Amino acid sequence: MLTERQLLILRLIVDNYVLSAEPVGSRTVSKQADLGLSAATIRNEMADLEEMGYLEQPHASAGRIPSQLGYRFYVDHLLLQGADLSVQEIDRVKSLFTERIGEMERVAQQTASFLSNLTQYTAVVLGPQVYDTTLKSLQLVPLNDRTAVVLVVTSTGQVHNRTVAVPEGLAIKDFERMFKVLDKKLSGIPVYRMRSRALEEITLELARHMNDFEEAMRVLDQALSWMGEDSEGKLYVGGTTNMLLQPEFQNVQKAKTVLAWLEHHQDVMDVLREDSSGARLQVRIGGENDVLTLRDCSLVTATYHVGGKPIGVVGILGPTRMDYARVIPLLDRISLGMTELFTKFYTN
Amino acid sequence: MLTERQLLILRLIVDNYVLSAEPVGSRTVSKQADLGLSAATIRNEMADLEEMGYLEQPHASAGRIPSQLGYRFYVDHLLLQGADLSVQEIDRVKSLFTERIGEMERVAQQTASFLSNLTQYTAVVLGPQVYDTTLKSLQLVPLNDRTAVVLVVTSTGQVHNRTVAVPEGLAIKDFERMFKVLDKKLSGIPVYRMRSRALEEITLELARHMNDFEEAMRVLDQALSWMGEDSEGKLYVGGTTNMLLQPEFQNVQKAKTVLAWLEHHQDVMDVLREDSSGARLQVRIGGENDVLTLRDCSLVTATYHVGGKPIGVVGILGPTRMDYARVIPLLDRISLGMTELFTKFYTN
DNA sequence: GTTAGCACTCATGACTTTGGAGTGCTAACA
DNA sequence: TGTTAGCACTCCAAAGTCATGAGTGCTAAC
Repeated sequence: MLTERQLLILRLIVDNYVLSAEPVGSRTVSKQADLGLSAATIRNEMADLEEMGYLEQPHASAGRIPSQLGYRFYVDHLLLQGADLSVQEIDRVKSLFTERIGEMERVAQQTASFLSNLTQYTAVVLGPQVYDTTLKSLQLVPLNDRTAVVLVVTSTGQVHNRTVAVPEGLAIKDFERMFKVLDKKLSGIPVYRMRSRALEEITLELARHMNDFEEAMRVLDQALSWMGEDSEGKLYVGGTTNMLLQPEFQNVQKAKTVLAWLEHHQDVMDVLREDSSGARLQVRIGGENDVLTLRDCSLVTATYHVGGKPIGVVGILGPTRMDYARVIPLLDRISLGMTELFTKFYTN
Repeated sequence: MLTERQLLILRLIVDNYVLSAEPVGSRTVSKQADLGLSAATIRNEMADLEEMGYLEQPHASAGRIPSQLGYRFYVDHLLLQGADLSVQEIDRVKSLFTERIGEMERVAQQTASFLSNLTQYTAVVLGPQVYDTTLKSLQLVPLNDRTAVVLVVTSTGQVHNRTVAVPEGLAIKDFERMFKVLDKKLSGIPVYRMRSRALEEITLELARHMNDFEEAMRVLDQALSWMGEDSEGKLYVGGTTNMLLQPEFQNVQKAKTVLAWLEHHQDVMDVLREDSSGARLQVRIGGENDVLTLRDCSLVTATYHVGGKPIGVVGILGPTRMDYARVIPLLDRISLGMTELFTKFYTN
């Protein structure tokens, strides 16, 4: 168990190191601590804290830096009391969500930009992914004799579209009729069942009315093939290059690893969806990340919800030496704002 | 005027430097040149080439590297003869475009990825932007009592959507009716006139039939406010981090400048649209770029067309020491492929 | 329990040395 | 007149040396 004094010292060291990125020496702590203690005393305490695993030394004659365990302790026990944003920041967060609703895409992208600007870290937003989505509208809009756009609108307002070429020898009129029928028949069914149901319906209803039935099936199938692709949600990244601001990423090789990882959206989304604890807010520090690439990073994420179900994630990626005291309450508020916005939006 | 021998030497130096990123010495050239010349002779020629401005020396006792003028000469005069891709590469390019057409978005994104993979540089694709686009379909799909999706389909198959909240005290049914009327009235008009025409029509036709007319106008205007935004085309970037592979960007500060620039899509698009020469293929070497950020970069771009009009740009961004001999024919073929694809697509 | 004092450690930056790659010039050669 | 061998010279880069200072751990005194 740590004494009150040790808690204070640990907190000071983390705070200082987060700010300066330089190992913190006993003198520095001694000067800042309110309790009038000499550097020597602090040194003793620091040695103890190191022994307990909360601190480490880059080399023998340097100051101390927080270990992974140290950050963990800081986040779990030293942050609770009264960490929150400034009034000004709270206002900015609020104004982010009071603007008119546009495309959902835009909200996610704007949030990512906002977060990265405010924090100087990299922000990731996993776009809203709604499971019990149903079909609102399925249409074919012909462009000319050979091509047409297939439109799918879901109950959550997401729009998917795909351009298809109508095969030779198949009248686009027939095709259009087919979609009209499908639209009526399928309206209201869950999106994930759409593809199979569509094929069923066609087989039942339309087979005899159309020649070139096989071809039509193929095109329809292709038009709906996006299902399960980005219906899983999309990723929005903001401030990628902020990573390069951090002194720990001044080494190009190191920076490249992380930046390249961020380019692989699928991998990033997988990580964001990982949910070890089930908590709304998650902090993954350094090696706590499963992905090797993130060994030197910390990832703070918060889920946002609709009707109690998590539908997306918003997160901040930065060096292990991250300003948790700012990032955590920020993400907390942002995710609440997103929850509010999307709830207003998706539920009637 | 350059002698045959000088041409050969210049070419060799560029080729070598492009490959190795190290200043090329006289010995290296002497060994590679077919003409059995000693290093001393080469040295004389190199001194002449330097005097003429085609080469420069990083410092007194180093080899030579091509100057900006040197690259320019190389691109303009030494590249013409028979530079082309390998059969294998040509096949890969072809297969890129023979796949089924999906969303246009996907084509652009895939092309960017493909190019960056193949070249190890950064690829940019300015998505198809069609000027004489007309309106195919304008619809309102209600999601519930308060929200709805506005859908716009253009003659080129682009789909724009925007979710709007229907203001209190306004029946969504009325709104729906309004869009039905608009769809009929506006179908076929150029997209850029849509917004104003829509407002006109409403004023004429619907004003008396609806209460809360003002409110409806406001929402409609907001729903169509994307016009002129991404109707200008979108930017797709591939292989951003490839920039970090280049030895000239091992300095994080330098790398950050370029990477951050790439994050500002609007700026990038502006540069891509700049068209000094009017040629289909453009090579901008180092300082030839107007943007200061690109002082140490070269940008090779090619436009793709539909019906003779340029509708988009595909480009490669890399260090000045770029493998022009590969990049130029590659972009040439790619842009032809895009032209073909989109022509097949947009014209009947 | 706290602190002053001191010897010790080690990264960092300035300076020097050394090796080697590459040049320019000169003189000899075809 | 063009080409080449030879040589002195330049200058970067890597390795080595050294002084500095920040910070520590330990001990002994308060």
